[in-house]
Amino acid sequence: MTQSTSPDTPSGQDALPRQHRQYTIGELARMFEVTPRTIRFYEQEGLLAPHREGQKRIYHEKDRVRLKLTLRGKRLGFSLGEIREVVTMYDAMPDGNARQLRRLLEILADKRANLERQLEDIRLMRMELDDVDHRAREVLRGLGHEA
Amino acid sequence: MTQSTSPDTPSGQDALPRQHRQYTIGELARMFEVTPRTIRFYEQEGLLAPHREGQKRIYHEKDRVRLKLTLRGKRLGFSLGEIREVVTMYDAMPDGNARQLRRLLEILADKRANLERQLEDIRLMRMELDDVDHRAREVLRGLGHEA
DNA sequence: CAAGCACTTTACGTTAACGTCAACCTCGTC
DNA sequence: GACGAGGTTGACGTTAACGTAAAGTGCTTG
Repeated sequence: MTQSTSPDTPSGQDALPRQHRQYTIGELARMFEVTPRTIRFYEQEGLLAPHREGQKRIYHEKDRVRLKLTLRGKRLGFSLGEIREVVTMYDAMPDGNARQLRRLLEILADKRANLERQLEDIRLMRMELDDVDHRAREVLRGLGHEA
Repeated sequence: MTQSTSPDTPSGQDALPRQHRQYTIGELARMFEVTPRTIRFYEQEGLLAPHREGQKRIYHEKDRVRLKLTLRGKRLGFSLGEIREVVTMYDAMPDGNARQLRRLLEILADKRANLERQLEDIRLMRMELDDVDHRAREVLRGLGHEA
């Protein structure tokens, strides 16, 4: 509801270079419509690692992207553990050894297979929703004509 | 692993008219690779209502389909409550009143919107997986050439 | 008839992903 | 200097979706 700073499109308001923009935990929370508690929890689970300014957490562009990816993964039904596997390996990639990289490729293939099945599931469920929808409308029409 | 009776394709083994085929809880469980406990739980949550033969649960085609839909819904991240809302209303449709039907249409629209967003999420995540995949392969190539 | 298997109910245990306090700092400002 | 709006760390509570163990029923097979 309170869409202050769009999480994906440039703000347009204050033409900040975006790369160097910083965020407080509350800002991020409002952007993505989650609570600060959720963001702290993700940090505790090893998904985020913001800088500190004294005691306060400071989030940069990288952190925001990571949060975005995390939430997207969640919407697709991945667990935080699964998401962490990918994003942390992604960050450790440049100096990752071969075994780690192969493991990463395995995980990726796995996720992809998962996505493909979801696509099929969506297709099927769409058809069924259409079906139920049609029937419901017909019954409604029937009700309209009688009585 | 123990694929005895395919849940979606006709068995082909015993040319049963399928419409009248019956299932025990264990059969269904093996078919869909869930535990009997899960199936009983779904019943307790109002998603299934098998007949009884004495004490034992007997499942028919309708029940099997309902279980299939339920599991598909779950794979798409719907809660059992949400799934129940749709399937029970679907069954109660013929004699449902107008207000119920409109409510059902609302729910359907809602689910559909959800699915559309998931489609977009899948598209985006696919691209990101591709990206990570490419980078990982490149790094692997690099490792192969040195040392 | 004993053993084994598949089913049953009851009930407590578990995990993930947060929610919800409480109690405390630390600013800007009225 | 009181105060309100943000932030912080614990620590305990909650919900969904089952898992798991105990104790009993009923068939059929050696």
